[in-house]
Amino acid sequence: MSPENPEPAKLGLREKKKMKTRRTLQQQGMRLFREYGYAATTIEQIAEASEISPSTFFRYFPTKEALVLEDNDDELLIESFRKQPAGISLIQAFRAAAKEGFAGMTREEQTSLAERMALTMSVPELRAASLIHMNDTLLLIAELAADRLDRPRDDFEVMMFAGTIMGAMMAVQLHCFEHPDEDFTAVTDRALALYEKGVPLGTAGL
Amino acid sequence: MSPENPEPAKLGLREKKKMKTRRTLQQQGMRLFREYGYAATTIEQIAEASEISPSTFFRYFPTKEALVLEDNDDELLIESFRKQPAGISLIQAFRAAAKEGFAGMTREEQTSLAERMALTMSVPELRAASLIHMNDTLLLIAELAADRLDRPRDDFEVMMFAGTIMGAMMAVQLHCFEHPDEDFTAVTDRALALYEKGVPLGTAGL
DNA sequence: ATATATAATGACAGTGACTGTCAATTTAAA
DNA sequence: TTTAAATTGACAGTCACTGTCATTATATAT
Repeated sequence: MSPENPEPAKLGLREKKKMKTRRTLQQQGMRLFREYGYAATTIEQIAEASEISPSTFFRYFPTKEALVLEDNDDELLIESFRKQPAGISLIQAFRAAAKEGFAGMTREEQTSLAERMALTMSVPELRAASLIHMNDTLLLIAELAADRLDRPRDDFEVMMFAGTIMGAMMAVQLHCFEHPDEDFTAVTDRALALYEKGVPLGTAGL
Repeated sequence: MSPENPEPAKLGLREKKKMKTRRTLQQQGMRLFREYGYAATTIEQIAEASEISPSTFFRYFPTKEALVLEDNDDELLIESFRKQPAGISLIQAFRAAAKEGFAGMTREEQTSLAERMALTMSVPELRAASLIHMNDTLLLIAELAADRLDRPRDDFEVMMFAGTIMGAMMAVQLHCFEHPDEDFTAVTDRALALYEKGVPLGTAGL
């Protein structure tokens, strides 16, 4: 490839402008969505507000949805998960990784995430794209878990474990959507704590 | 509403024609998808093959996706679930309901379901719509479970239970997609049996 | 500093799903 | 047979998204 930047800030003028345009598009997009609604806002309007041509929009984001959904949470999660000690169980490791992932975000990132998540839950188009992403994340978790346990990638129990986690995340999102006052990270941890105790299946009166 | 038909077959000419058109659209659609691919097949072509106008298509199906995804599995599941005796646990009841639901299908329906599911898994557009439906089903399961346990509709543990089930179903679908030789109903039961034993969380080396 | 390669952009012309309206036709009910 | 209602098709329009091409901006080599 190219000589990777060994240090962070070492970008040419080109890269810098591109990053600026990206941010502008996302900010203007979110502003317009807030103001006029997601469906009512056209890509032409976002492009105009960002002072680029409509065609250029698609060189930055493959779809209108990506403007809202793009994030690098997965990478953070992977990193955190891999760092977890071997002594603890899968769920414990996953719970800890999630906690660390959230903790590593700035206040601003957390606010943005919350707003984008709320929008995602209320726009079917976005919810669909988000769920596809969760589907992919399921496979990712299965991979991480299999590696950790030294089991094959398509181990059935491992797949079910990953499914359990993603199902929990779906339920957490729905819960948070219905209870906007509760903190997403807290609810997530609460859910994972529940699973850590092995609860919501045959025990506890269920 | 209107005087509900107390017996099955009691449809006017109108209803009969509509049902026939629906079936024709689905059959011709699936045939064209099989032959030319989902994306490559336009609604105009489906309409022409079904001998109706393109505008009429949307009076039968709200979207192109609905042509593939429409089913009444949920109703069957609800019915079966409600009939389960009170003595067994949630999972046991759910597992039994799922089993009965599958058993109640004709061979033809099972074949059709399998084909539509395979198509769904391989077309992002369809997968997205299918996942949205699963999201809704999660809420439905939560409702059923809450009723059964006499708990509030938004009980946190109940939501997590429902999430667990739907996560398992996601994992089952992915597994079946990667192992086309295995039977979907069998894999589903295998997964639920696993949960019935309370496995894939803290126990069994996970 | 100048020339040259490369990357980014904008203008343009499409495609196809989906929406809305309206008049014509078909079926059901009186 | 008349009347009301449902179904349909034709049509025009919107918008996300794709592909192509010439133009412009940036980076690199001389």
